[in-house]
Amino acid sequence: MDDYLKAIFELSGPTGNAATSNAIAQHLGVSAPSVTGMLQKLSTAKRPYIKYQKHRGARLTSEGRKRALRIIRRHRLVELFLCQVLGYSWDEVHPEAERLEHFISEKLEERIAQKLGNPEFDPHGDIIPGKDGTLPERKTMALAAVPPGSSVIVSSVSDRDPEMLRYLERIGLTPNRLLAVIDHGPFEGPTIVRLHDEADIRALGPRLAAAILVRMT
Amino acid sequence: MDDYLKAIFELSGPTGNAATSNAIAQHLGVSAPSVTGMLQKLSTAKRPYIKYQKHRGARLTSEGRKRALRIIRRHRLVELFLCQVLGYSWDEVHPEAERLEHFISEKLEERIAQKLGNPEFDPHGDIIPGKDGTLPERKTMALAAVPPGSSVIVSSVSDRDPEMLRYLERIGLTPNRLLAVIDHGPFEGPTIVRLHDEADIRALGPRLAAAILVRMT
DNA sequence: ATTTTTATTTAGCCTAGCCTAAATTCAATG
DNA sequence: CATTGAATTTAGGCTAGGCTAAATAAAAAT
Repeated sequence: MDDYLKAIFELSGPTGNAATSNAIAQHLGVSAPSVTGMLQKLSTAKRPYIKYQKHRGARLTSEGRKRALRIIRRHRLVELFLCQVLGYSWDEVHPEAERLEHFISEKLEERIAQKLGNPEFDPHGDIIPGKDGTLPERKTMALAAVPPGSSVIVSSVSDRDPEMLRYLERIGLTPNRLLAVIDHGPFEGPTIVRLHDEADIRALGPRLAAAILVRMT
Repeated sequence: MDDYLKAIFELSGPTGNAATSNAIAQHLGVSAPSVTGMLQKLSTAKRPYIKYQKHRGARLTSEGRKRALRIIRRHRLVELFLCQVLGYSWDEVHPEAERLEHFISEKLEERIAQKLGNPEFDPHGDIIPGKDGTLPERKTMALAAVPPGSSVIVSSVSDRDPEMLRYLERIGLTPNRLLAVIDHGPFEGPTIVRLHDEADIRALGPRLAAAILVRMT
């Protein structure tokens, strides 16, 4: 159930769009009927976590948003904890956090945050929501959408593909890195960038350029 | 399911008795029919974890024992980790570990053990089983069963009752503590002990005296 | 405006575990 | 040895969440 709330949150984007059944199904790797069933359940509780209209997708209520952010907070705290305290690398932490996020008590969440010094960002550059369910906004955009000629800073990278993460680390494309966008090739062509302080330019495939979020300098 | 294996292990004692349905039900806080159902399932798998005869209780197969020890290892590692790394006190760790033990990956287990320096004992003095499913034996007995006049060392204390743990800590009755057993009162009367290095004697109720395991000096 | 395609929902079924009530078997006592 | 009582098992049902196959609604294309 928490997975559904998280998925809806992630699919809704900053504007709070409705998340469609299919999108949720794909995001979670379950069948579409499973999604419909869960959306119906989530929306018909006494204090419903989502608002749902047939064929029109689901959006979180403020209850639901709070709960989703709680889980996301735990996920990101666990990721950082695994890196900083237990020597995990940033490509190993996602599946572990994905499991553990559901079983972290409030007390444990608190102790982990404290041990880490109430951190703001997880290893992939994502903001860790606050205990109170707040999530500071940053205006970011996908690297793929940046106009050529811009200079940008890497905000965060998707944590879901370990191989991608290993590649990004190898080429030094990590959060807070400065980057000049030179061009985008046509037909889903590569995005051409130059890392600050490096002479060479690099061509990044469209899946990479979509998974990297940046902000203007 | 893992909870059942653990329960059977804990109820079987060092001699590997059969654990009865009722005992398991009580240990786990579930109904007796739930236990029967699970025992039937566990015993009829391809590689069964237990051997089960109707009305005669269940004993672990070597598969089952290995699996139980694996969970117990994780439980105890987590308990120690929470104490040493996250500042938990020994009376807080049990419920947390009880939940988390089921979701610790092999990798995480390994990293935790490493971080702790491959420890031998958990915060309550229990031996942490090895990665390979071995559990060194110690000949211990309940404090309640020690002949008066003996000197003993506290081996371990039950981790299940937080209030009891706080009391024990307050009176200094912790693992490795030396203790002289003076007498046992009749009719479930108190066990009278004197802590080494202390002048006063102490009377311990029967629940306490049963929850404390000791070894001869 | 109708047809076709795609997205979504309904219907019906499955597994894991849990429950209560009723039946049965073991054990202990008269 | 028969009977009572305790322990255990069977029967039947519940919830959470998952699935496939079939039906329907929305969107796209003729």
